[in-house]
Amino acid sequence: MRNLKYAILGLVNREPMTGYDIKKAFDSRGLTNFWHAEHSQIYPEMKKLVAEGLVEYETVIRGEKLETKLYRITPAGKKDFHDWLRDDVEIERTYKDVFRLRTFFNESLSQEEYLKLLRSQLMQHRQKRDMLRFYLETDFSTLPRFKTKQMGDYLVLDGAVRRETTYVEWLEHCIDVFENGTPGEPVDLIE
Amino acid sequence: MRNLKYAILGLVNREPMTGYDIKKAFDSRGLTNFWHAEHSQIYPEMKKLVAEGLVEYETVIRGEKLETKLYRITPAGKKDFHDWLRDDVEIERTYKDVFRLRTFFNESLSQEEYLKLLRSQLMQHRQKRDMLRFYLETDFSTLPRFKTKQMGDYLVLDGAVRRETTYVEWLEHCIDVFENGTPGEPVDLIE
DNA sequence: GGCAACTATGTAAATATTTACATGATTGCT
DNA sequence: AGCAATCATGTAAATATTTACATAGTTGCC
Repeated sequence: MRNLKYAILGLVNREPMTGYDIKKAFDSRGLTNFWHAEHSQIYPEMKKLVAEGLVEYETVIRGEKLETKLYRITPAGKKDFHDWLRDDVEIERTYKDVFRLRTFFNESLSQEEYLKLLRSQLMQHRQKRDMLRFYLETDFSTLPRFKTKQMGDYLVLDGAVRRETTYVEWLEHCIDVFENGTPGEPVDLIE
Repeated sequence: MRNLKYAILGLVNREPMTGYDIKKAFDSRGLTNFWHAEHSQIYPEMKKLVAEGLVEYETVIRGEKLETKLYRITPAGKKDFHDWLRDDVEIERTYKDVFRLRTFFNESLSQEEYLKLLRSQLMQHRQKRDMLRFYLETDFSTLPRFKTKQMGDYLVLDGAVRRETTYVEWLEHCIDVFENGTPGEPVDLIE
């Protein structure tokens, strides 16, 4: 799949970066919502990309003697990245989610135990949703222009807000079902 | 993490199953939306679970001589699974999504090229949403009872419908932005 | 009886990801 | 000057996942 490869190429295509910068990008507000990698995966991948001729680097000294590698995409890298980006692909059959897996098996818990989990998840997802909304409102009070990286940042952040909002609504629905039964549908609350 | 372990334990906890049955469960309408594994991952994991004393099996002959292994959860397996299920956990920081990654980098495509990708994704996600909605309506016209596996099936299917519905809305928003700019926000359409 | 689709189980190899081990420089603060 | 937080880069080992290789029986249909 080489998704990490293209995530990195895309970043380095935006501007020259060190491995550390790439790691920070994967930890950042925007990107971390839909992609992530540890530095132990990044540094070996950088070596691979250099070997493949898709990026090159110059060693830059920071301060007195700290050597850092500033990676830059090559024309071959640009082409490879662009081909990947333009490729029309099938949607993913599975978006893995451990909490949904737990929910699938909730029958093995008492209602109270499962409600406790639901409420904890709800609290966390609400917090995340609010945080993402705040980012969206502060950073993108006006719509960014096309052909800028801000446009990509905006669209995925907007998507993250929608995703979290819906996750919260789903959790609220689960809690509602377990607390009250669904409106209009009388539910047998006794086992 | 051992998520596969617990996914399998959860399934075998519902009822005794063969490795093939487990594979089919991971391919099924409900589960495949939020978890999946290939048989090459399942069979070795079954061996491991047997070695750990969490499941046991009896060999069942199907037809004349086809040997199948029917796995059954042990009391130790039930305990391990139940402990995992009850555990309160942090929400995932990243829900990986390759199309969102592409969107993050859309600046490197022309508007037409990216719109083509958006429309293709939209078509596929609409189709999936409609399919999931159909399953939900046909299988769960009335709310299932608590403490049944149907309740888990219902909740995750409902969650999948919500997730796809929101994905469709997000794609429509992206298309809207690229075709018309956001309502009320005049957008510079010339690069 | 032949054939296709499906049932059934495994291993091997490659790739992807996480967690732990390991080291050292820089910056800003007190 | 000392300290903490951050910058910076790497490897090792374990775990997770995908793709390919490999084999064989069963069921239903024509």
